[in-house]
Amino acid sequence: MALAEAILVCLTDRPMSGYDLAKTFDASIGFFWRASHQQVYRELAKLRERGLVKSSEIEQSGKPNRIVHTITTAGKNALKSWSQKPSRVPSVKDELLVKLYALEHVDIPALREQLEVRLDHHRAILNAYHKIKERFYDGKDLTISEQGKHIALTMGIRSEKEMIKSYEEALVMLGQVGS
Amino acid sequence: MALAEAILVCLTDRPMSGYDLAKTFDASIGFFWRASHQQVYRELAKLRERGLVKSSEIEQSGKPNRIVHTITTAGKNALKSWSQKPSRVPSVKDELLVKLYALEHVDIPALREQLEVRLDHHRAILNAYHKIKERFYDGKDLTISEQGKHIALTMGIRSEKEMIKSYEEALVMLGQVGS
DNA sequence: ATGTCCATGTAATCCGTTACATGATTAT
DNA sequence: ATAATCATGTAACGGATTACATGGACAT
Repeated sequence: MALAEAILVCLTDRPMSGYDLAKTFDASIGFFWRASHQQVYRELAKLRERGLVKSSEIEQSGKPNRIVHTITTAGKNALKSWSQKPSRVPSVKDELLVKLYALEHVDIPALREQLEVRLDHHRAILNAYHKIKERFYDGKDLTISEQGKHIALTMGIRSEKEMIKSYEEALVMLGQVGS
Repeated sequence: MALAEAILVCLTDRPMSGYDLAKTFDASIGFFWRASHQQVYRELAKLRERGLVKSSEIEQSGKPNRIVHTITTAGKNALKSWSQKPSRVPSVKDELLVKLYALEHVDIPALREQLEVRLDHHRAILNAYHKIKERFYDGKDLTISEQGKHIALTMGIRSEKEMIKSYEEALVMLGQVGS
């Protein structure tokens, strides 16, 4: 289980509230590991029990109080030892590919439309990645931490580009089906 | 949830036992949707309750009896209407990318090794895909059903190739870190 | 008025993984 | 002998998703 570690990674950057973390899992680190706010809150409670983070409430006027979580030394050690364990291969689960695989039994116009939707999705992500790359990484002197993020981002860009080509090709091939 | 539908897709090809299905989810359709034998058995029980498959026991001597599942007309209709619903974007969860993202806090030699392991994994899959493509699809006249499988396989090949390049590039970039 | 953002969580259900369990046949 | 294959499942646990729940601030 790597949600715990992904949260710890975020907290190495700065102390954050559950809300901040939830937003982060919807962007930056969320490009590599998705999690909802419910998951984040539940996992934070467990991390606190295990002593890997400590939490303190900050008074706010006009807004609900923030509960801010900080990574502990034990938390940093946990991260290091997690990094030495083998990483699981992400398990493949893609309905669209199953539909293509089952071509004879599906509604082909509906499938084409789903492929277009998927294409738009990946184009939007690619665009977002490019902007982040230009803004934060291109032509800059990078710290080790930034170099890691840069490598991950570069891999993301490559994979998005390729998925776009791949869906475009699928649409072309679908156009030739039956002819 | 698409495990139910993935099972139905398999059963459009021919009636199968839970065991046969489990093996199928470890190969062919498993390239696009992974499932363990436990999941398959549990899901089959649900499909039977919903009337989407019917099951009949076949006597065998010397081996346990086979319980063979057949897709019903209701099952085929369920497949068609599923095919018209939007497909979810697979949710990204890759520990290796999280580790790269957290480069400053990880053990870099251990990470390099994990990248190598991942590379080998994708090379093996690419190899398997190529063999299936040559054996069943290249230079043949394909039915619609085969064309669908061919498109899915072509997408799989493209994505594996790209992942391989991507991990190779990551290793090169990792080699330059700190320098 | 309506909606979005900030900020926190609980509850129920479902899905996925790991482990347990059995037992004969066939190949090395 | 040992391991793999065929063939079926149950049980426990943990992770993920969906829905429910509250409530003020601020913008349109």
